[in-house]
Amino acid sequence: MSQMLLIHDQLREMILSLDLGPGERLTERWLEGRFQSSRTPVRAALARLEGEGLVQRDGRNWTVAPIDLGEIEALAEFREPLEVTAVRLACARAAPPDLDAIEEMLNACRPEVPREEWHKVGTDFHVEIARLSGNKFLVTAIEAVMIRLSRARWLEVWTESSREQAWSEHRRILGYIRSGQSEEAAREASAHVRDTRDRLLRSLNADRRGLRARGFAIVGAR
Amino acid sequence: MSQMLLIHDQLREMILSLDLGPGERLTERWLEGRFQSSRTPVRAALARLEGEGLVQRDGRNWTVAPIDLGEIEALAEFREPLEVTAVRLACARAAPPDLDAIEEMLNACRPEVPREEWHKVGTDFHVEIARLSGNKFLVTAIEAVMIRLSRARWLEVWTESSREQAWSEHRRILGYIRSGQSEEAAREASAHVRDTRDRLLRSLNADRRGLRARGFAIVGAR
DNA sequence: AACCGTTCTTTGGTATCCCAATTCGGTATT
DNA sequence: AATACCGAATTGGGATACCAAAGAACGGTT
Repeated sequence: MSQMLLIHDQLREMILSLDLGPGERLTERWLEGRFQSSRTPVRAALARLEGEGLVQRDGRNWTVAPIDLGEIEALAEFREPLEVTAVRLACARAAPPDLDAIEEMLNACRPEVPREEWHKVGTDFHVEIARLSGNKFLVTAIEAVMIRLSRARWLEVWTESSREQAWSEHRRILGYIRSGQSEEAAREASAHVRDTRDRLLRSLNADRRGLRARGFAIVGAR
Repeated sequence: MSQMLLIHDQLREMILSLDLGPGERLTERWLEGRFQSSRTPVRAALARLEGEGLVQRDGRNWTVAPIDLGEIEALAEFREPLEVTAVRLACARAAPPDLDAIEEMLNACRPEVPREEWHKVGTDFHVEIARLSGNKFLVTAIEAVMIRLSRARWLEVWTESSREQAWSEHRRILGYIRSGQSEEAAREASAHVRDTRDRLLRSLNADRRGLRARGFAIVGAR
């Protein structure tokens, strides 16, 4: 695998795991030292991450993208029709074995499994549904959305009840797809997107002070 | 402006205007000569264009993305909910002066204006409506879709009647937004996306042989 | 002590160089 | 004549060198 992709993946992991704080300054030369490489692949990786919205230019400098509450609202607004469309198409095109695989994924999340696993499955569920739609643009767009939401979802305080609610929504969506009830599936997906938005914003607003104290740039209204 | 952006814009123009044929091979070293620069900004520009879907990797090589009929179908499927959402939000958020500006844009397209202008306005109409939605992700996504459709739209044979149909659909959408009839606007936007898809596919299929003869890679079913 | 200007450092942008891998020709062998 | 094999040339990936501009540090002036 090329260095560029290695650096891209590692740097993305560092950003998503908040190893690099939102708003933090990045210099190409620090990264070149950090990854024991030259600036060429570092630059290529930064260009990609910029496209994914995880890194941005601040004047001539690079910074880790801040967590933006306004962006989370906008993302939900953007995401809702995408999820609805994906779910509708999946109803028409998905085969039962595909649905079994996704259900298995959900079932693997028992209370004792680590948080990372829950986080990953919570992302993959939506991407895999999109994949069943058979439309690559839906897949790419939903992947992009989930990446942009990833840090907020990571910071979210998962109570037993919120966790339970998210998973039961996932299961309901899957159930409706399985029985081909596309309108019900669409309504449920739509509600799930809004619920998720509300949970994220509530949680981030509650912790805002503490997160700022950790040096994280949290911007946006409300 | 940085060289990278200059190269990016020029190369994009060359691709969209079919100056570089779909499927054509690109080498970094040819581009470096063509733009009198070094490979560094050429590479950055290629990376961007890859993200926009205008250039792709073919093994280790770069090629101009072929025109893919399957992709045009998938784009329409993806685009429809986006346009519908943009139009609905625009109904709620747009101010009359904004709508006047867009209408003026449409009016500027009289039969005698050059084809380039029609092409540009046909793109900008959708982007500007998206802008009125106030959601930057919708704007970006619709821009991306229009860029990917651009060459197909350029190759389309614009008959007087098809041109007239597209513009009257645009005007109807705008009219419904102006009067706040969001459901009618949404239905109209939805129909417009499907009409456009059908026109593009019909036209490309009819010319397929001729386009292939010009050395253009046209791929995809039907 | 505050402010301005100069200088020196740091940074990203660009050019160039090197390398490994792949491709394409040509040649020799069957 | 077909094919297998070897080498030269080309290509993209990476490393390094150089530059100009932005910024910080410092010193001198008021």
